Amino acid sequence: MEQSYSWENWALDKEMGEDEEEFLRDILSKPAFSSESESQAPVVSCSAKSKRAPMTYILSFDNSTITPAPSSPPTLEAQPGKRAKRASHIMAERKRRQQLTQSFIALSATIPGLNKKDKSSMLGKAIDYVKQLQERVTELEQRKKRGKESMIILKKSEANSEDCCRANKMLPDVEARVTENEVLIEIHCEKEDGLELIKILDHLENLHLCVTASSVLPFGNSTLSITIIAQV
Amino acid sequence: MEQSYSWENWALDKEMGEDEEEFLRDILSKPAFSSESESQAPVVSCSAKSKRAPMTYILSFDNSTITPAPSSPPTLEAQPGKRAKRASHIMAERKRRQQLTQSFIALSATIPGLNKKDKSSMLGKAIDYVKQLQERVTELEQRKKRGKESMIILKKSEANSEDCCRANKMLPDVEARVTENEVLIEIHCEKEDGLELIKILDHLENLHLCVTASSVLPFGNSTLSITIIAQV
DNA sequence: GCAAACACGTGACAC
DNA sequence: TGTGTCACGTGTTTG
Repeated sequence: MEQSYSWENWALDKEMGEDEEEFLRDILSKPAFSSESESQAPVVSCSAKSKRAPMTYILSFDNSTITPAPSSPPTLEAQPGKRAKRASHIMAERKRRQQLTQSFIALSATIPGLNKKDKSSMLGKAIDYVKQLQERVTELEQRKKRGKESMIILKKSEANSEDCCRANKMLPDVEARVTENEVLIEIHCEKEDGLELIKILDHLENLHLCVTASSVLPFGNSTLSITIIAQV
Repeated sequence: MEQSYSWENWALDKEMGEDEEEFLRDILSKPAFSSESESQAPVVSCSAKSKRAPMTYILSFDNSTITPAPSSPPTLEAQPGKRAKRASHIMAERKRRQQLTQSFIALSATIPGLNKKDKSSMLGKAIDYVKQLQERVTELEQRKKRGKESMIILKKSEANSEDCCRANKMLPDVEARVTENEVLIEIHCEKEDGLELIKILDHLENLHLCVTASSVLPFGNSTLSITIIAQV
C-alpha cells in the first residue's frame, strides 16, 4: 500500500514521464536476478501500476539569481539515447550490487564462524580470522624454518631457488637443527632421486662442515631416510 | 557546472522545497566524515546553491483510474518530526556506509597482495587468500599430526596427555611418517631423558610394530637423534 | 565517450 | 517506538 504512492512519486523523479512506461519495460524486461523474490516483487507491482501512470508534469520556476541554462538543458536534450543510457546504467549498477552481495555470501561460506550479520561486522570478523590464521601459519612455518639455509643450498643444485613454498612439495623433504658448532640434517627423499649421499656430502664440504655421523635407512618401497650429523 | 543543475533538480525530488533549506542545514551541520574531501566538496557547494533555491513546484495530474489518496498523504502529513527523522536517517546511513568502506580498507591492509581495486574483486581475492591460507595451515598441521599417536604413547610415560600443543615444546620432539604397512619414527631428545631405546622398542612392540632398522646418532652435547623404521 | 566503480539519499523491513 | 541494515536508482568521477 505504501509502495504504491512511493513508486508513483519515483516515476515523476526526473524527465517528465511521457514515455516513462516503456522505459520501465526496458528495465524490467531483464530480471537479472531471480533470487530474493521479496525484493523483486515490488518492482513488478510497480510496472503493473505505472501502466496506468498518473501522467505527472513538473513545472519549475526559477525566481532566484540567474541560473536558467542549467535547469532547462537536461530536460530538453534528454530525448535521443538518454533513456537507453539510463536503463543500461541501472542494469549495470544492479549487476554490480548483486555480485558484490554474492561475494559477501561467498565470504560467509568460506569463513567458518560467519553465519549471518551485517556486512561491516562480517568484514571485521573476516579480518580477525585472517589475522589469526596467518599468525598461525607463520608460527607453524617457524618450526620448519630450522632447515631453511641448508634447504636453499640443496635447492640450488636441484632447481631454481624462487618460489620456495610451491617447489617444496616436489623437492625432497629436508629438515635441519643447528647448534653453536654442530648441525643435524634429516632428508626424506625418493631413491634414485639424483640425490645421492656423495652429492650431499660434497655440498656439506663446501660449507666447511665435517660429517661426524650418518645413517641411511630405507623406508617403504622407494624412500630413503637420511640423517647426518656434522661439525661446523 | 553539472553539479549545479543536478543538485537543484535533486532539491525538487520530493516534498516541495519550501523549508528544504533548513533541512539541508540540519544535515550539513554534521560533516560526519572529514576524510575524502572531494566527496564532501559538492555537498557544501550544494548548500551554497540551494540558499537561492529555484523554488520549484510539482503539479501532478492524474488522468488514470482513481489513485488520489496515495499521492496526497505524504506531502500533507510530512510536517511534524518527519524532517528530523529524515535527517537522522540520512546521517545513520552515511555513517553505516563510511564504516563499511573503512572496513574495506582495513581488509586491504591485512591482506598482503590487495592494493586497490573494486570491492567485489577485493572480496574475491580475500576469499582466495583465506582459502589458500587455511589449506596451508591444515597441511602444516597434518605434518605435526603424523607423530600424534606415538606422541601420545610417549607422553603417557612422561606427563599427562592434555594440551599437546603446549607440552610439545617441553617433551621430546617426535615425528612420524606412515605408509600402508610401514612407519618411520624420528625422535630428538636429551640424553638420559628417561627415554632409552629399549623403552621405545617396548612401546612399539605393544603396537605390534616390527622394527626393521634403527639408528641413534649423538647431536650436540646432550642430544640424541633416533630414527626407527618398523613394519605394522 | 563510454564503461565501471563509488557515494549519495530514500523507501522498506526487522528487531 | 525508534534504530539499524539493505537494495534501489541516480549523479559524478575515472581510466
